Amino acid sequence: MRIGELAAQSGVTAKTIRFWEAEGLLADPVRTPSGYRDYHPDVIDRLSFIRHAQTAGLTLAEIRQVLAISDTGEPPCGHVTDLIHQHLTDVDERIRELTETRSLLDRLAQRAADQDPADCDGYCAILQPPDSPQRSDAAAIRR
Amino acid sequence: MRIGELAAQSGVTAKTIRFWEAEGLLADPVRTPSGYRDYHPDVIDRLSFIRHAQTAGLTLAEIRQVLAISDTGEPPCGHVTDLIHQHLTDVDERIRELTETRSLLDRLAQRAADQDPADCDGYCAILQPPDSPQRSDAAAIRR
DNA sequence: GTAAACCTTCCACTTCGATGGAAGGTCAAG
DNA sequence: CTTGACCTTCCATCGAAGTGGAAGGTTTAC
Repeated sequence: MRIGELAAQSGVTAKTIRFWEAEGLLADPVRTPSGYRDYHPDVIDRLSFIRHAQTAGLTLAEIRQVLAISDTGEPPCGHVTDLIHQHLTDVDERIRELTETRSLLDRLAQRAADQDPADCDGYCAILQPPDSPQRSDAAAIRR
Repeated sequence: MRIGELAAQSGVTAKTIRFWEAEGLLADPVRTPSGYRDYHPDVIDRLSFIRHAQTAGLTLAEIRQVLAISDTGEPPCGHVTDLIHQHLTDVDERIRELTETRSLLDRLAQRAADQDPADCDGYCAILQPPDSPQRSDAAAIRR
């Protein structure tokens, strides 16, 4: 399978596949006699994994880490478990933040919906919610 | 309140505050006679809102949109509602993706945990899960 | 046997969201 | 009245994750 087909099958552009290869997320593939990359269909799963991990908020560097350790196939996989648990924690944290912001947006929408035009005194009441969110987390957002 | 204190209070660096101002997310603040920015404490809430919206996956451009419309204080706020609903949909989508990836990571962790060393035949079994995830979504991940 | 489609490498550029640092002005303490 | 912390603007740079395009080789289809 050449890169164009892999791209078509996976939904990841050929450019990006080469980029990920250069970044060490994909092993150098076999080449055809003429130098074309020749992929095993399993690579599709790997690309899919990378995309999934990305939507989890992992950087390519982190994903490379997971993949690299996983690729060694070292027996007890202790490292892997640690790493994955770390990333699980990260993802949970991101879901928590997202959910919080979702409810914030929801409250904004609510306020916008049942707002009497008269309530808009100069400043639309949307910005400073009466139940001003606690700010204790402000410094924690480092991403 | 000068920019340094605002930075300390909000957990957003002074550099970033100036940057956000330049990007149109914050109004030009009042200046002291000597030209120093002089902030009302309410700005802390605005900074906090921006951070929250960022973790929701909104770009600064989108956040600027929401804030700008909200700032006009236009009576029916129809635009605002539309926009916020759009962003709510986005956030829901992101939460969905994250949850999916969370469960993927979870399965990986599980597999790593109850894996017999012997099962690691060359390739750590972590990468190609037997229940290969359906790939129908591969093209949909555009972010 | 030639045109189109596809592949190669390499290098530059893009966008987003900041950060760093220079050069200089201001303010409060000792 | 000087030292140090803090502020100003402006401009360059960064890192992440690609994307574009040139220059050239290969394969396929007619």
